[in-house]
Amino acid sequence: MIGEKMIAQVIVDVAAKQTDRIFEYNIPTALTDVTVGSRVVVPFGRRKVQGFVVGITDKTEYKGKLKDLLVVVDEMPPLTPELVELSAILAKKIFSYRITILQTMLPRVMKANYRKILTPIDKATAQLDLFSGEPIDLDEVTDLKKIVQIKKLIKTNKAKIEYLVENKAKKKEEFVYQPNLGAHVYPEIKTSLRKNAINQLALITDLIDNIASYPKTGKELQEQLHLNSAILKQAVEKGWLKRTKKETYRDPLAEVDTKNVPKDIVLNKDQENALNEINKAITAKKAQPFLLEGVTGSGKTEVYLHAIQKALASKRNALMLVPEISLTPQMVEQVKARFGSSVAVLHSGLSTGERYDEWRRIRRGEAQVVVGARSAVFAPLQNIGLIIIDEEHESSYKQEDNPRYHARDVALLRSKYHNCPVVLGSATPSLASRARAQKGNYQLLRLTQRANKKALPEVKLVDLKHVEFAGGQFDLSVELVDKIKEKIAKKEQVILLLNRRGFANFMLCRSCGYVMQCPNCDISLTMHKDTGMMECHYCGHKEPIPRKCPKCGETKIRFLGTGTQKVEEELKELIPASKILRMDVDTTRRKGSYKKILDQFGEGKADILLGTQMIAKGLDFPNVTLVGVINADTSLQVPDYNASEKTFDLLTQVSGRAGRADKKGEVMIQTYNPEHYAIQLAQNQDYESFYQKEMVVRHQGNYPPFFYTILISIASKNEQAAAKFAFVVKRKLMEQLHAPTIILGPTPSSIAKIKNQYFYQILVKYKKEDKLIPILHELQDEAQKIKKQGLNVYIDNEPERII
DNA sequence: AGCACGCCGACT
DNA sequence: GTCGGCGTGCTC
Repeated sequence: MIGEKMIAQVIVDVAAKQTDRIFEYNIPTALTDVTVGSRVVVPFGRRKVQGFVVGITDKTEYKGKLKDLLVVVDEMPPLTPELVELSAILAKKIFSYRITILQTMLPRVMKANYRKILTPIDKATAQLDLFSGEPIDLDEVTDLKKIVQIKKLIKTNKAKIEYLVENKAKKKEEFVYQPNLGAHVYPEIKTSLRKNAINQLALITDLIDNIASYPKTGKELQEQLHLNSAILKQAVEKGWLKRTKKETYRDPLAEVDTKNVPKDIVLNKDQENALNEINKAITAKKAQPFLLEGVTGSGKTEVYLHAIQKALASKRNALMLVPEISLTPQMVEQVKARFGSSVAVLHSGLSTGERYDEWRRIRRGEAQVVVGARSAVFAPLQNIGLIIIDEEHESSYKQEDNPRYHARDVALLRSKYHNCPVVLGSATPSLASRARAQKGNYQLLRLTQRANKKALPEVKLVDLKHVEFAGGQFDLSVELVDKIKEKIAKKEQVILLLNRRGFANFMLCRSCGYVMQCPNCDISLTMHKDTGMMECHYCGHKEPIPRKCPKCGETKIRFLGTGTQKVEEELKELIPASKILRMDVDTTRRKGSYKKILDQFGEGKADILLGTQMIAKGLDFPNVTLVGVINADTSLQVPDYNASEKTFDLLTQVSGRAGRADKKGEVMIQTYNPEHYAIQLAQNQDYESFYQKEMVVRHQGNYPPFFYTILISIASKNEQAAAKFAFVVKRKLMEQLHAPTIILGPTPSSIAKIKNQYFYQILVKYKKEDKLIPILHELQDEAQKIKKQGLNVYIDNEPERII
């Protein structure tokens, strides 16, 4: 190829329908390291933008004159050819721009910063007060007079705009020192030193005695020899030491304690069988999806860890996804204890710097095992031999905003590329996955016994329609309160679930019936007693708690709909001696507070852990013998087709928190719907019956997994405009799609207004519809045009939530 | 998405 | 006459 003109195909960093395609550039001969996956800077119109090379070619269809690539940003291309290819496949599937997907594959710091700088052309201009010696950042100029002046300068050709592309990513570097002279020279230096040069003496002595331990970092030298940086600087100047820069990594696992984790656990028969099947697929390099269905406590994690071991033993790497919420130190410790420094962790708790460093370790092949939340599915791991998705039913694997990808789908695509198995694990698999296992698309593996041989906890339903309440409120039954007291007396611990934060759900005036609403959203304001505010959980609007009705002025106002804060207060009154930890979004907002609360509970510093659904998953506290669900109905009342599934999952998962060690566990579920099948079957932890029953319901309702779904949302501040355009879209769909396809809506979404925008939705349910994808891409085209009129269109392929 | 070009109404 | 409002079209 030498001597031939090479051309780079680039996806530019301009997220728009019109620019969502390849632009071609000449590769100047000076740039030798341009390959597929390179991050580059290119001229684009008048500007410079970042872009990614997705192809290299030697011929072009382009009629104009190609421009040259300007810069290759990184020494190593950040994207692998696999990820470049994956971005193209995904873009078509999820109605997202390719550049948006490429950017989500990379750490946030790799997104470019753009600046416009005004620079004077002649000396006289440079002397103007405006510049005061410095170039001007045009994005920061707000003074109108200055803007006028600047425009004039540009027009008269006295100043010009320079477009800059900045790289935010900063590598952490430290200084490394090594001997600069032969070993025999240092004793000579030692004798020539003045007696009071204690620090220099210490350094030279160390160089004589421990020369083999060099090179040392500045930090090490300073700590070991109690030196300061001035001494090191001198030593370099005198030629004793040579100083170089070395890149280091910020290590998020530095504090993780790995001592107390058991390393070798004997698998039971079920686990052994499952592992064998997975291992076979690893060895055979087969892109086989497995559904690992196992009751809570059946030891799925052990199977994962053994399978990872197998992958590593076969000289291949492993990727393990867990829901953000269960990416607890407990979990990380387990993995780290097995695989040590070959583990990299990616999750939202890391600082951007830590995240970047972990990511680079993976990219360079320095990590063999990656554990992370949703976005870790894009980890630049090569030679993957195994992908694990724990708690595969979790809806957090679906990203709720653009790009709306599902980590499970991405994992399946990657497994095909790498020819490796995917293990989807859950106690309550998603109906979609379970159905695929039924059809034989996935291989079903079952763990039927709890690893510790303990019986599942006994679950009791408390029918709130016929029950005596404690303490004059209508939240806690006497039965539940008595049980809590009994456990506390035995020095055992209790977990209480209430899937609603705040103090009270809404404020009602008994005099005029007024309910206090959010001015921006179509939803009632939640009362937060601790902050003294009425808060909107959708847009964050806050206002003080009223003392009288804002409408009629009467003081007969009531706060209804119990949240975690209120239950906390009631419990303190009913069981004054109890110590309660509350865990919800409000108490875990600060970094590290999540871990802090769990640590306190684990150390037995509290009797009751009261929280929203974030306490339902994955927690493992041996002393917890009672789990109470204060209201099982909250998640049933959601108007989503999968409300039953979510309820069943939540109840089953939270029940699994009870009795994880030697002590027997008990669960009490309070509900107004004790006859509902999701609740009944959760009582028996009977996933199989739930699956059968729910499949019938879904079949009757023409819902997934029998139909594919696409949700089109149209939002605008102008309600009529949103509704009108929604009907236009519907008409278009009706004209072009054929009979078995079902088009529902448009209807206002169940919360019709969020952040001052009205939402109208159309749900398309289809089995086979070739035209749909092109039609939706057309719609996306149109969406961009009408965006200026304040109309937003969102397309969600396989939505998890239909609000 | 930006940015420029161009066309039209409203001002020094 | 010029300024600046926004609609339209292009970026290798």
